[in-house]
Amino acid sequence: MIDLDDMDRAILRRLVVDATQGAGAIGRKLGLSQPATWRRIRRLQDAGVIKGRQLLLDREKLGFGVTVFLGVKLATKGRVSLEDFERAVTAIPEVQTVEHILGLYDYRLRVVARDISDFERVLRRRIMTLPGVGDVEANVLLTEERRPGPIA
Amino acid sequence: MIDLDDMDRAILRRLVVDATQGAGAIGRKLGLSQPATWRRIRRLQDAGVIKGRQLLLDREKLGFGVTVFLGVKLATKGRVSLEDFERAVTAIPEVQTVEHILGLYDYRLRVVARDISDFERVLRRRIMTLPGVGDVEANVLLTEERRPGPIA
DNA sequence: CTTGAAAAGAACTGCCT
DNA sequence: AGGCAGTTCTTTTCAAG
Repeated sequence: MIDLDDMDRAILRRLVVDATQGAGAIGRKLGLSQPATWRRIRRLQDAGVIKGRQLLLDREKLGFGVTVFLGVKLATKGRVSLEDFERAVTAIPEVQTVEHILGLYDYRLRVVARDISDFERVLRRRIMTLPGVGDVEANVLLTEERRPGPIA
Repeated sequence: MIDLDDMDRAILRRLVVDATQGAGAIGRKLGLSQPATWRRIRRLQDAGVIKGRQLLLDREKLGFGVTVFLGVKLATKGRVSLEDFERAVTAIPEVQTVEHILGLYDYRLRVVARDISDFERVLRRRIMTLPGVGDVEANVLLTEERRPGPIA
């Protein structure tokens, strides 16, 4: 865990909203010179606080109008079966996120599909055939809002 | 829905993995000139296929070691109560994602906290006091893997 | 930390195939 | 559609205060 000052936090707050901005643009808004801002961003990257920059895609415009969250309970939960499940599930292209969780279900999967019948195909041929799958619960995504989250 | 050719898809596939790369770097790998690649990326942005670039933060290194998914069932589900709930929940800084879903629960929230006792504070003072909240289910995140997802 | 300057690269434009 | 050449802007690095 790295300690950041207020300026680092201000930079992160700006960058989280729009990672397109460079050091120059952010520095101007915060009253900091371009090189100083650049060095701080560089430091945050080297420290691993900034893990990378991700492209946000509009899946609907790509023809994937359906997003479903699946809660998956494993029938057998040894170390091997967790690894087997994870290896198999990450090989399914329609699976966008694999979350190992603690609670009623063991895994939470974010699955995208072209439409409901395409989703049924993925569910029956890909998900239900995964090694060790027990109960499965599905939630269809209606709307989603992402927020910056806390920096400090 | 926009129709893309194989070159557009190849560009997106590269960009989704690492949005840091510019048009020049991607074009070189695909045997396309910098202006041609740039024009394609520009087109994808204008078409809305590319919604933006998001900074990926390591929440643990920022001191937020606990991520919890909450399934929230509303007690009353009129149009007004959905809007009231959404307005109130998006004002909580610890809430990173608000997903309106169809299924056993009405909403899924991604909540980050410093530790479990900090999470309890957020749950008791922020979440449970939200307007219209009924049942709440919690899942603690253990590990997470994000995949590029399908482009075509 | 700052400024200034130089080098490299990326973004953007116009023209031509 | 793609490539080439050129301009402008930003990024990145350096030196120096």
